Amino acid sequence: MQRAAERIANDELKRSGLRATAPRVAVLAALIQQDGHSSADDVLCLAQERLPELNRSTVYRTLERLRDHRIVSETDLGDGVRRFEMVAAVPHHHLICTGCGAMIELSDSAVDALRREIESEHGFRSDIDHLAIFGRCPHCR
Amino acid sequence: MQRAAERIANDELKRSGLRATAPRVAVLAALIQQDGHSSADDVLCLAQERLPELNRSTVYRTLERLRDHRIVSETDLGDGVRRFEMVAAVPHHHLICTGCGAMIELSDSAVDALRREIESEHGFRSDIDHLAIFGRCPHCR
DNA sequence: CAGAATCGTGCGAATTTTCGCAACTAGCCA
DNA sequence: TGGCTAGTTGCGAAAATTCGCACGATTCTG
Repeated sequence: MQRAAERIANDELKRSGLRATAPRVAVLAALIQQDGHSSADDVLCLAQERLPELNRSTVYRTLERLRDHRIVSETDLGDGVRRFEMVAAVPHHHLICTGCGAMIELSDSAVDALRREIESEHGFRSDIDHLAIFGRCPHCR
Repeated sequence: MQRAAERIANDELKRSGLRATAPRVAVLAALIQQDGHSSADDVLCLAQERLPELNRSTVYRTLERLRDHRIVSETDLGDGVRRFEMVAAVPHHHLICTGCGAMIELSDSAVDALRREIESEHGFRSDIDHLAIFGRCPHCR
């Protein structure tokens, strides 16, 4: 399983023109294996099983790099910890209720209208991969 | 000038049903005076001129509280520091270019369509006061 | 292939943000 | 009044994140 994740990670890095160094493969493979909203610490722990000398700073730097290349998305879900995950084939977003904490999945189509409007209005190509929108769900109004 | 800011801060707090304690007034007044994207540290420094014993934790807690009550908005502009400011009468948003760092102002009308779609689709009332959208400006494509 | 320039990393320190706790306050109710 | 309760704060420590630096690796150039 780790092997498969590492191979995918390797391919993904090269496809984006990044050097597939051991730390990067380990970080991205961990992210693939965890397959959810991982914290930097989650990533560090898992990746260190493969690469014990891996440093925390490197994890942060790598995640930042991967984010810039849009391989992973970064989201603040409102607990004071940032979360990272692979950019999904079909992007999705979250509505987070500040009352009860419920998390509702939001499809990308609604967001896509905004994306297009920004493009035609400002010529700006926006990278909205994984939005976290806070507010109130129907029950907590 | 501080006096005016303090009075406004006081009113704003009471209007939202929050206790208008000295630390809160100082924090909010500082935010009003700085009138831009202030970091927590900016706020602390200015507020301490009036209330020297004010603690850093209190600033963070107060900003969080004010955010929850939608008196201030919190935005991550991409330098690793969060920024806070009063929620404007007319909300606005920013397009931030990851190439050159340019910041383009985005009116709320585009975002409002998304807000309405989310409301009708999910019955979710979203608090999108001050979005920071990253991407590429026309020059940096 | 040598040398130069760039990139990536570990390390440790600095900075930013959160947390737990004990003391203090304000409001409430008997 | 007097005490109960919830809310707020300062303090210090912990946790999360960023930064500067020096070293080694990779790429580039001629």
